[in-house]
Amino acid sequence: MAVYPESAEVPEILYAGELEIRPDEGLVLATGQALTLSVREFELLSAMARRQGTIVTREDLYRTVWGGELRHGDRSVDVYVSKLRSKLEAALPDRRFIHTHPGFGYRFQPQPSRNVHMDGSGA
Amino acid sequence: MAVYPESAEVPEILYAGELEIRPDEGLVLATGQALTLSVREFELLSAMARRQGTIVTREDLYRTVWGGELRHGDRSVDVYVSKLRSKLEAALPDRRFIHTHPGFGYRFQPQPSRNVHMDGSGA
DNA sequence: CGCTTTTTTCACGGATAGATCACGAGTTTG
DNA sequence: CAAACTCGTGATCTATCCGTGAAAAAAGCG
Repeated sequence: MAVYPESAEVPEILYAGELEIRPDEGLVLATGQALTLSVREFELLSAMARRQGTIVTREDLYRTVWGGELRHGDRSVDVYVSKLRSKLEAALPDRRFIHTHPGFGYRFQPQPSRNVHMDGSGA
Repeated sequence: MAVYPESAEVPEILYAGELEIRPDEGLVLATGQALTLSVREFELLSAMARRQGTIVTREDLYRTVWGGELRHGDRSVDVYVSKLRSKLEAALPDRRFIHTHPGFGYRFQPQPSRNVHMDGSGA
């Protein structure tokens, strides 16, 4: 199948929590199960995952995923972040990936949003 | 290994105790964990951290973060120092960063928790 | 101490920024 | 050709930010 040029590119695979992203393949696995993402959703996820742990501005994301400059008032990034969150949460309810930093941008990082702490009150 | 072109600035990173501040990115890490600060909070923290160990006046901080002159009776700096302290303490309860010097201003410096001040109260 | 000055914190309202929904046009698929 | 899907926009709703005024607390001082 895939034959890599002399520069010997290794297939890129990104990991984040129980997520596995294969940018070359267009595939995302959540705990081994494949997610169905649209092209935009996938590109956005890949772009964020490549910069895990850092804050990325909307302008930056738009340039990377859409190409060209983000026009003032364009909400595309926000909307696709929302769609992405929705699908990620459906797949992995107990984990948050995309964090908003108001005034700065978004940060992608798997975080145990609120791990069920064991209180003694349980029946 | 990132190599920066001549024209590019080396990313500024400030350290203070278990705090890591990345002014260019808008990111603050406390023991590796990201804090969520507002723009003002972040700018104020950066401004103080750049002058670690020195006393900085309110006028000075206002000029740097807000721009323009601090008007008589304006308590913005105090209020944002308070907000900042609150978030820092939530993240790092055992460490004090912002110290008040009444009549002079504020000093930013990480101080060990085992701050057993030697007063003469002993028997 | 008791009083004055300085600092800290809270609560509020207007402003800004972000999240989400619904829709229409365009595409893809079968 | 029809059904299903994608994409981006506009509109609405929600969350967060920011600076102010005032009360509470702390510090300074005689």
